[in-house]
Amino acid sequence: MEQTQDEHPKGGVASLSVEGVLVGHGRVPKHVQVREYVRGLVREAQPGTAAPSERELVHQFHVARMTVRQAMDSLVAEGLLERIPGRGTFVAHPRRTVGRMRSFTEEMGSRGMLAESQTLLARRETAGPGVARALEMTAGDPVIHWRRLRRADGHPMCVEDAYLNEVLLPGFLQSGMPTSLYEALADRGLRPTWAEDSITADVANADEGRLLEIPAGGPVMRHSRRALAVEKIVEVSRSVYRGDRFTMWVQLGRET
Amino acid sequence: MEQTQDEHPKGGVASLSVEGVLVGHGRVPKHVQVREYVRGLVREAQPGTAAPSERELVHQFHVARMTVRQAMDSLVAEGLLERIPGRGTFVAHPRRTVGRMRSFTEEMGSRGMLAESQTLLARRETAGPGVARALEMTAGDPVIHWRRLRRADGHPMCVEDAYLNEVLLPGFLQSGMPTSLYEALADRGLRPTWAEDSITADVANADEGRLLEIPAGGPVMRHSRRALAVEKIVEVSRSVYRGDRFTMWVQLGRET
DNA sequence: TAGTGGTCTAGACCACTAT
DNA sequence: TAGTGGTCTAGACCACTAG
Repeated sequence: MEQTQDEHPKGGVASLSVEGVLVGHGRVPKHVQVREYVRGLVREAQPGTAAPSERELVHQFHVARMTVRQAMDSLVAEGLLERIPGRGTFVAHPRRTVGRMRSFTEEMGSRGMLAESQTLLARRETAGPGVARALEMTAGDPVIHWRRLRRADGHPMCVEDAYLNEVLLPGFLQSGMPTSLYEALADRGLRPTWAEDSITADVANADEGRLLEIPAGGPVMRHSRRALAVEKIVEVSRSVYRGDRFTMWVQLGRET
Repeated sequence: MEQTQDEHPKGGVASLSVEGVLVGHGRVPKHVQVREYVRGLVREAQPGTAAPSERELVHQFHVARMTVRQAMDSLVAEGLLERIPGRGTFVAHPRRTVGRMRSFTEEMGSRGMLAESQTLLARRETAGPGVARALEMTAGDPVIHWRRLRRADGHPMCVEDAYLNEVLLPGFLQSGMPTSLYEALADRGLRPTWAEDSITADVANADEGRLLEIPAGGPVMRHSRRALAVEKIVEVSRSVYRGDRFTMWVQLGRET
C-alpha cells in the first residue's frame, strides 16, 4: 500500500483522542497516543489485570500492529506491563525498585511518621571551599544556606544544613521558605532526579546534642547529599541524624 | 510478499553467524543475532564511536529494517547505544549508575585499598528468630555463620557476621572457606543480584572495640544486608564499621 | 543532496495457552 | 480451535544533519 500517513481508508482525518480515535495531523506520534491511552487505562489497575490485547488496539485505533507493539514495548520496558506469550498482556506486579531517592518528608512518610521542619537559619552566604567544590561553584560565590531541625512525630530526628546554588534560584529567599525544598525546586524546573549520598558514623557535638536532645558524645549518623537536576547540581546538604532513632535503608542492584 | 520465513530471495538458507550471515534454521531470533553482533562490535569501543547504521545492518544481514530496529532498541534500552536523529547511532557515554551493589572487597578496591579478611568463626548453627526471618527460613533451621574481621590496607575496618541458608549451600563449610563469598556463591549459581541494606549509627561494645582497635563506646556504623540471588535470599549479614574510618557511598535515582 | 533515525503500513507464520 | 504474544517482511514518508 502506498504510504499516505495519517489518512485511513475509513475515517480520514480524525479529531480528538477519545476512545481510540487518534489526532489526525497532530505531531504526537501514534504509538505515543496509544501508549498514553493504555497507561491511562492501567494506571490504577491491580497487578495481574489484563490490558487490551494488541489486535484489539489495532482495531480500536486503526493502526498497524507494529505501532501498537511499539507502544506496548515502552510500557513493558518501564515495568508497567508484562507480556505472557499465548495469554496476553497484564499489569505488572511491582518489581524491586533500586535505590530510590527520597526527601526527608517522603522518607518519614513511608515509615508512617509525620515529618515536621523548623527553620533555624535561612540566609545568603558566600560559599566556603568545601561547599563550593560540592556545588561545582567557586569559593566566594553566593549560596543559600538553609538550616532546619527536622522532626518525626514530634521527636527530633536530624539537623540539616542545605546549601543551594543561588544563581540557579534567584529570589528564592525572598519568596519565603517553602514547606518542601524538593517541590520548590520542581516548581522552578529543577526537580532533583539523582543524588550521591555518603553516610558515616560519628558522635554529636554539644550544639547537635542540644538540638537533637541527646547527650553530647552520643552516636549520630552524618549524611551528606549532592542532588542533581538534569546535570546541574542544585543542592548540597549535610545532616546529622540521631543514631538511636534513625536507620537508613538502601536498595541496591548489581549489574549482570 | 508471501511469508516464507528464513528463506530469502537471494541467499536461501544461511549457515553460521559470521560477519552478518545469520543462522538459517536456528531458534535464535534474528533480532537477537543482530543485537549480539552489534554488542560484540561495540563492546570495547570508546563512547561516541559510531555503530553501524540501521540500513547498513539491513544489507549485511538481509533482514528487514524493523528487525534491525528491534535489535538496536534493546541495546539503546540497556544504555549501550544512543541514537541521534539525523546523525546515527553511537556508543553511549556512561550514564550515572544507580545504587550498585558491591562486596567489601570491591568496595575497598574502588577506593584504592587492599581488602583482607580474617575468619574469626565459621560453623553450622541453628537460626535464631531474627536471622530466620531475614533469611525467610524457620527458626531452628540450619544456617552457616561466618564471622570475619575485615581490614583495608592492614587496618581493621569492620567485623562482619554473615549468615547463609545452608539448604542452598550443601557442603559449603566442608569445602573450605572461600576468599570471596560472592564469587563462591556465583560458582554455585547463586550470584547475588540485589540487596537491601540498612545503616545505623551506634557505639562499639567492648568486643567490637577490641577487634576494631577503637575504644568501647566509640562511634560505629552498623550495616545490615539481605542479599538475593534470583528471588532467593542467600545471605544475611550484619557488619560493624569503624565510624572514624568508613564512609558509605550511595547513588540514588528518582523516578520520573 | 545523500544519509540517518523516527514513524508507519498491511500483511505473514510461529509457538503457546485456554476452551 | 480461537486467541495471544513473538518474530519478520518490504517497502514508505518524514525531519533532521552534514558535506
